[in-house]
Amino acid sequence: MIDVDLLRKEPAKVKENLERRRNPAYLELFEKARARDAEWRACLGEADALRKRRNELSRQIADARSQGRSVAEIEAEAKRIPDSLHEVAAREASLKQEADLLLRRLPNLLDVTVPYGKDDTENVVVATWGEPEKGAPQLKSHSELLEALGLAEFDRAHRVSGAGFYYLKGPVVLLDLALQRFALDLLVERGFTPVEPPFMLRRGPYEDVTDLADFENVMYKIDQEDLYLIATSEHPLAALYRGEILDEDRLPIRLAGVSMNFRREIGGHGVDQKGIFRVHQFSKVEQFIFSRPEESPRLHEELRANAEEVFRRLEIPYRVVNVCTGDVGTVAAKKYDVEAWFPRQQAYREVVSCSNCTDYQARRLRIRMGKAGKPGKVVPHTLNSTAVATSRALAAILEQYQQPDGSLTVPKVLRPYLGGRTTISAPSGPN
RNA sequence: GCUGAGGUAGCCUAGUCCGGCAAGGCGCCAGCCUUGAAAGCUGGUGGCGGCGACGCCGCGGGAGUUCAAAUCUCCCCCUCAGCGCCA
Repeated sequence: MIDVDLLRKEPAKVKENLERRRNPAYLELFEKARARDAEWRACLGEADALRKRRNELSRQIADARSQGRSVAEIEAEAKRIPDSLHEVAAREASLKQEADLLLRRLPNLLDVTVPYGKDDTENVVVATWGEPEKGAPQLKSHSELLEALGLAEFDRAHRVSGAGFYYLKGPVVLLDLALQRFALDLLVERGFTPVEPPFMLRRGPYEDVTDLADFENVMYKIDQEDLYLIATSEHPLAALYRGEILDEDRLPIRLAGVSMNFRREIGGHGVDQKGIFRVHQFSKVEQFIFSRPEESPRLHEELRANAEEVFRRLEIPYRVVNVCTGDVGTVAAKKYDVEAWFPRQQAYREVVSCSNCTDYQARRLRIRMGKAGKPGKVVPHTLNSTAVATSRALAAILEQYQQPDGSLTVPKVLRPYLGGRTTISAPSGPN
């Protein structure tokens, strides 16, 4: 949620910024939000005037009573107030609610360094690393390789849970855990505190950390409970200090979330036919930071550098794109994607999403900065970035490290986590 | 799931029975005092609206009764403790 003060005092700036997102719906929303806010303030004035008169008369009645004077006349006027106040107050409350809802639906203001563009085809490459291999169409797809090596059961998973689910088996499970541990160790070394968060959140907190459309398209709802399965540990990590005042001397707070993530993926691209690239559940190590506002651009680069380091150490070629104005999500002010090279597909595909949410998420969560005993008004910034999503990283590894004989070489940096194992090949016996 | 106790400002607490401007402490800020500091003393310390004087709101949430609700009535939510169940 953006600061309502900006809407009132610098509407031209806000409008100009919203225009960059290239979605006319936002401009409509902006006008409506402004108008409703003005109506609300006018109505609030009316209600306050009535309340003021009521309070005056109430006090007069109390005073008169205590002095034994008659209250009949004052009471006659006082009795007329509740009816009109009731009507005005109801209108005021409903205008307030409408104005709030409109304000909450407005996206974050974009950072000036976000490139102007209409959709993901106009994202700007800002870095590349490694040598993408050209001409490797003879490779197996990651799902074919998983099945050939006896490392996954897709058909059986689809039968019992539906499309978008999988069984992983054997050494690839250890490889998955190795990836998580490798990423986590790297982050701990860099000052992050590992956190295993709740995998479910209540609706209230959840509405504060993401936009409403996600409830329709992304999150799984638990039947009979006010609980949603998390789509990413970013969400419970952001909600960790909901309604609290953060000691500004302790910022930045660096957290490394470790969780399974659940996504319905309704609409959009849906789930992939087979494999683990786009699925309903996956493990992820997530970076999350609460920061002072002035530090967030620097920390955004730090998150990006950490994510790049993960893929550099895995020796997977990648590039980084600065996501353009038409493609940045609602909550982020700026976003980088890291895209790994998939040699069989001959394409870069998204493996990391790294966002600076500025004060948008924290304001919704009613988080402020300050010192003990001295709450401030400043809203801290929140940032998040994938360190490694194992589904995507495994898919990249399965293509990148595939050998001509059909075996899979284990990335060097993961070998210590697998007892020094260097290769995964097809099992000789039945499994 | 059952029973009980709770939810009041950044934090801790009183007020609730019996309706009448939310009291006190801690912390924090400022001033006085002091060579400096501490202590002490004085004042301030939430949200919203208003250019402002100022006003309104705020006691978990909502509805009701009333001129007037932290306080009375009804509904709901949450937390903690004990018990039950459980990897």
